[in-house]
Amino acid sequence: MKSVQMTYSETASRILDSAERMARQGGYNSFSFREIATEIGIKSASVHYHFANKEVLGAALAERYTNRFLDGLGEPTAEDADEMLRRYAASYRQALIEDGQMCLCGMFGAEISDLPDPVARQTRAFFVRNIQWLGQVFQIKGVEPEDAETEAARMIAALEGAMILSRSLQDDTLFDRITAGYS
Amino acid sequence: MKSVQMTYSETASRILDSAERMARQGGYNSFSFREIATEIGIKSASVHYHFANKEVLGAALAERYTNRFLDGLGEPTAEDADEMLRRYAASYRQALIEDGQMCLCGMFGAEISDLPDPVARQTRAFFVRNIQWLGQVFQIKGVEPEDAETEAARMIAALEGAMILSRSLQDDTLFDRITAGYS
DNA sequence: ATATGCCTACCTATCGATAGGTAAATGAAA
DNA sequence: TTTCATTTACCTATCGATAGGTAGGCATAT
Repeated sequence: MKSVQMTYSETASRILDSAERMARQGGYNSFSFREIATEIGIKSASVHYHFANKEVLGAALAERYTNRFLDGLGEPTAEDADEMLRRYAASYRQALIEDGQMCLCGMFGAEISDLPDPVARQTRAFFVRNIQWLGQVFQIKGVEPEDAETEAARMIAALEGAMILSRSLQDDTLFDRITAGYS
Repeated sequence: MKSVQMTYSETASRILDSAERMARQGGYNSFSFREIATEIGIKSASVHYHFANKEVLGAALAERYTNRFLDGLGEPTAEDADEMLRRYAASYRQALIEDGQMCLCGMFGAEISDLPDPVARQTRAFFVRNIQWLGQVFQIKGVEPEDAETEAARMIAALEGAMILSRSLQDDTLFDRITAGYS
């Protein structure tokens, strides 16, 4: 595939880890240079050394998240489409239930009209690439090519929505019940 | 029904209108006393006269939104369940496409773990009451009582998720395609 | 005369961001 | 192999802007 994989220094990675955790709880406005710096034991000015400003950090966050997410999925293989769908749903389930966090791009997507353009673009890229990935799987399953991406978007919407409801109502079993059709 | 309908003065209503519009674009951190005040032509200190602090304002926002949303639906009637489902989906569609805004409680729900408790409680109330309302409709449709609320949650999740994807990808038709099964 | 609804004037805390500097590592040239 | 230049990765100190919030004054309407 394409996607030149960006590599980050140890410190840059820890900045991203910290920011991602905060962003996946409260969105774009919930991570700050100061709080990240305090958490990883450096000064906020040093965070700016690694990421010039907040929109650069935010975009890097979304980009790394997207790459990691798709890498975790692997390429859609030509057989066992149902198993790929199950694995796709399971990756959302793990984020919510095991990691206790929301989907970063679900958060960013909700507030996208208030985000700096570079962050919004990377957020869109997450959904575009996920729809393409899932669309291929649905085609393998036999869905008509012109319907495959709609079906893909429908499944992603269901998973993102299930995360929000399950999280809001503090009921992990709700996610499983809502998404039962995909498992 | 219950729910003593809170009434607000002219100014308080305009404060809520302004805050709601901002919150439905960027979430809880995207509305501020200063910006609301500027927009409606008073001083920020005067906003505090109507709403003592931000969590009170945020909770009032979610409460008014929930009441207005459910009032708009009316009571689930004993017949024409399919029409009620269509109207339910249409109210999300209108918010997104005609008003150009997200669901307030969808936004709050995404960031719920970072919200002050009173706001989180009202946000949960939105989902609880909506699940109950839709659950009744699904029972009318013939869904088993023990499955009705799961089915309800599944539909709400689909609608909330469809809003996020459609908004993120700036494609209004995507919402309609994703939710085609409900129209 | 008392309550309402707004004001001026301020506070503290925090935001993202910048200027200017330092110590240590690295790499090339003499 | 020592010298010099540059880069890396941080620091202190501070900036202007904005956040939520408060005390107290001043009209207007009852």
